[in-house]
Amino acid sequence: MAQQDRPTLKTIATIAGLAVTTVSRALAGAPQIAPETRARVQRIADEIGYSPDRAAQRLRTGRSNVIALILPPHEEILGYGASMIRGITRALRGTPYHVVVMPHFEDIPEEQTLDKIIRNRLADGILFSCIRPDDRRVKILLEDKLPFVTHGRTELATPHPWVDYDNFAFAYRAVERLVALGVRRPALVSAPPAQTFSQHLRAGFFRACGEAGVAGEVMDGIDTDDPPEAIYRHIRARLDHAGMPDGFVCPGEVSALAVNAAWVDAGVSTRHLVMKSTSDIANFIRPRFDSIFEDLTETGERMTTLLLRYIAGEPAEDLHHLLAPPPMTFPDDGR
Amino acid sequence: MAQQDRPTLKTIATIAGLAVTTVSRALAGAPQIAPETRARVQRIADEIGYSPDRAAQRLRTGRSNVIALILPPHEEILGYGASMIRGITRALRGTPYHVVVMPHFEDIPEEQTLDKIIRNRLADGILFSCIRPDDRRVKILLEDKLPFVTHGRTELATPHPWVDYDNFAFAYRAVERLVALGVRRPALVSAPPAQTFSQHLRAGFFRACGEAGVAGEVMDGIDTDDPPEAIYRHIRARLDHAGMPDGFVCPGEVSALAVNAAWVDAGVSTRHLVMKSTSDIANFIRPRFDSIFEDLTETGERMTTLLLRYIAGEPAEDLHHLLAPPPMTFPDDGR
DNA sequence: CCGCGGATTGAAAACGTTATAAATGGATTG
DNA sequence: CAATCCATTTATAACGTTTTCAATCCGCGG
Repeated sequence: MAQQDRPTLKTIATIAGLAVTTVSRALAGAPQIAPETRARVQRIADEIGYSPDRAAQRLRTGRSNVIALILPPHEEILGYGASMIRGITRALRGTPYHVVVMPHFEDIPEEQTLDKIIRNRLADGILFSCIRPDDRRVKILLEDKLPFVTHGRTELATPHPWVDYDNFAFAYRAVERLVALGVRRPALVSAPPAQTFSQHLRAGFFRACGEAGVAGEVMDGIDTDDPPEAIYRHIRARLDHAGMPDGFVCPGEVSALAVNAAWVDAGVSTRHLVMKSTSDIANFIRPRFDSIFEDLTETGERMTTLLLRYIAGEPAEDLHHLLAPPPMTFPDDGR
Repeated sequence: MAQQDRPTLKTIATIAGLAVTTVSRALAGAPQIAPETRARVQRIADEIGYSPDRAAQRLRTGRSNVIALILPPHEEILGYGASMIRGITRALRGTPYHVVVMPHFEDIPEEQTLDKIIRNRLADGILFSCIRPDDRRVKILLEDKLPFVTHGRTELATPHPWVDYDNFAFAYRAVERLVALGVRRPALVSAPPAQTFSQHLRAGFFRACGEAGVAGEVMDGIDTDDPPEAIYRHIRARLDHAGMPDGFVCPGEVSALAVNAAWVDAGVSTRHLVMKSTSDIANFIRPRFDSIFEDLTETGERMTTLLLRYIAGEPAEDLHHLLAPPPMTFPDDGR
């Protein structure tokens, strides 16, 4: 019943006594249509609640009005998917675009997921993360001229749109803070080494260590992609050895919790830690630790805005954004 | 370039020397096609990498092959969106369905979001949560005969497909455990009272309290939809008054962290708490607390399976599933 | 009075698919 | 042998748009 009476261009055309073509043009705001006609058509359309059929538009124009978000197979960052989606949809409000989410399954090569999207033109643009310096997916998309924005940077010569968090600054300031608290042997919980931002973290970490004249250590062997259980065990074991770190830089709340648990269970009493936080749970971890926020919703929103501009034809050179870490949140703040 | 050579039915028809209709039928597995022809067509299709155009199919058949997931405006449950999506896409593998995510924005009435989906036939089925006993959205969808599955139960007479977690059992067992630990004044952090599952929590909570002969208390005035900050303050204030609770039941990790922070900051030393956990961070909170797991990925997967069966025509009466809480995880487990 | 240009509108085709109805051909039957 | 039937294939028409090209109307200058 709701089926038949769905208004189409023909419905409007009949009511207005015009041709379908004219109605289509009027609604598209074509210049050749008499202003008065345009207004009348628009009024009728609003009245009967017309909205264009996506399938027909897509079939005719080849544009799908769909943005694909490719999610990493496991969620190492707390609320990553949800925050990004919130940002994306916020940027997409008022546009005809929809978001479809396609997680990258571990058992099929990542190129295959992309191939499907490209070959079947499932989306007008793609957003994805976990970027590597020499990312194959980026190369593929550049070749196939399918618009995309990455969350993270590559080291490729061809420019492409990206949004990234300044992880160098994060790690640098985290170490600065730790040193100020008296830490002499800071340690960094590693991010997945294959990903570009992991290098940024290390660079910032070691730069600050060097400048402060302290010996920094990266917890190799585990990274934030590993289950918290593994991180916990690795750190717990490390704490039993000589020269144990007396301060930690954690790229996420989960690793921070794991480090703290290891500390508690090892009976270490004075502990200093700076974590990156992506939700508001950081303030409720006890003991309190310092944290620097990364706004993933804003990330998603910016990525989407850039993507729309890229789709609209702006050159890739101008389309990137490095998000600066906000001031650190100290435990002694407020409350 | 990848544009022109995209194979269509016509491509196959030309190669095979058949009519487009025949090819379409052959691929659809119609019985009237000669088995040999069917095989040949299939082979050609595979060879040239044919896959049907979604837009054309959708235009012709009216089916969109899209499942819409409506996300609540804020994420009170850790990783809710991401877990659900993982489950949904897992169930959708191998089917032609895509997931589009449409968050429910707070500034527009929830019916409007649904209306858009219904009127424009944006999806063949809908998944949504935050269900109320007398949920208007459910009524609308029942009326419009658009297939859907809810995450949570209503109290409506007309049956509809749903998946839910047994929150009664969760709260009941949580109190049981607390009492066994010596708690005499258990408190429940409230879930949003308007939602059905909040009643289930309360019922389970008070049933167990009654049977154990202890006086339970519900933290009214705040609920898990409130920012953790608010929960913290409320509990913190409560702890300064007489007859303070000596044990808490928390419907999520976030509220558990808030309660613990309040305890720590109030200088309370013996603390007992049972939380519902939806991620693996529960094990890394210190001090360790008991937790009962809710598998949101499985929830998403089951909801999707039910939805597909509903779309396929199975009666709503048979399509629901109550997920039983797994055994409790005790702090002294393993490690 | 005719033709012309500008301003509007319209007819027809196409996008790739599926549903309906009809055609083809060979074998079976009266 | 003509009529009938079954098995298989095909032509055609939609679905709702947008685009290309043509038509119409009008006033105006030649």
